[in-house]
Amino acid sequence: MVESHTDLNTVFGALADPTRRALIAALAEGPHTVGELAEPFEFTLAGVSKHIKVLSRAGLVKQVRNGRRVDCSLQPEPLRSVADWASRTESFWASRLESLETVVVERRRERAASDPAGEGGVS
Amino acid sequence: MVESHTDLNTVFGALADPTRRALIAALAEGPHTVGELAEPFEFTLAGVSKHIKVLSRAGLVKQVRNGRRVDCSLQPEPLRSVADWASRTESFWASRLESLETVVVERRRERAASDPAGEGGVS
DNA sequence: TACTAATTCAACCGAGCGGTTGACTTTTAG
DNA sequence: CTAAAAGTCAACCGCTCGGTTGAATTAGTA
Repeated sequence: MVESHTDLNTVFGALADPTRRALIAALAEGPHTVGELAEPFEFTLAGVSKHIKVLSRAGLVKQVRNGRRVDCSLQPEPLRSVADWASRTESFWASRLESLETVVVERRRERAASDPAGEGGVS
Repeated sequence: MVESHTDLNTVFGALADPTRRALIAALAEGPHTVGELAEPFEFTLAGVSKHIKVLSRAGLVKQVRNGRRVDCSLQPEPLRSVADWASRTESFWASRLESLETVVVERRRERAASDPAGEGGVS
């Protein structure tokens, strides 16, 4: 658990970028240096370095200097926080039917709304 | 599953904002109108409306017009995509020890790196 | 010692974001 | 019919983001 809300902001933010998710995916296979991580991309090294810094700040990556290079390794806890938040939210939603009635009423309201207009969805 | 990568971008992006996560939390209890959702915040209605639009675009919320108001309801699929991605990535990472050796070597490299310098973490 | 490799830093750029305001549309109420 | 309610839209503001370039730092190497 632990999930301070401030962290969730930066973790979700960090994961909102495809390059950064790709870096995470690469690191899921094991540690890599910044240079190794940068190779697959056409970005500059500095660019990738900045991405890694974002991941570090979000606690998703640990960077430890090793000679003139820096080894990066995945830190899985924030991933668990994200998965937890999402699935807790989803299962809370799923249990919103304290009574079966709830869902029936929701459905009815929905239909009542979209029927006269002729369709679902908002302008 | 289904998770088109493009979607993950917008979903993670949508969830990176605390106001938007709060809206999701509110909607997890059941449908609400835009006005109802806006009440708890000190933002303008237009501001909240924009947030909801972001959630809609990410597929997290369905808006259906009902008279002069708009009913918003949570759509749980993207939450599952997020939870799936995070936990799949994490468990792939957890299985990176094809051999026990792997982890031992990783640890050794880490220690070798941080020992002479005197600590872990990068400048 | 001087040179090169690996990485970060600082400054900069254009684009997008979060938020406000004010006009506008549509629906309900008097 | 007129007026108010509920939302959205468009324009705008300041700030952060993703990315580049070029200089600076740090560590191996000849």
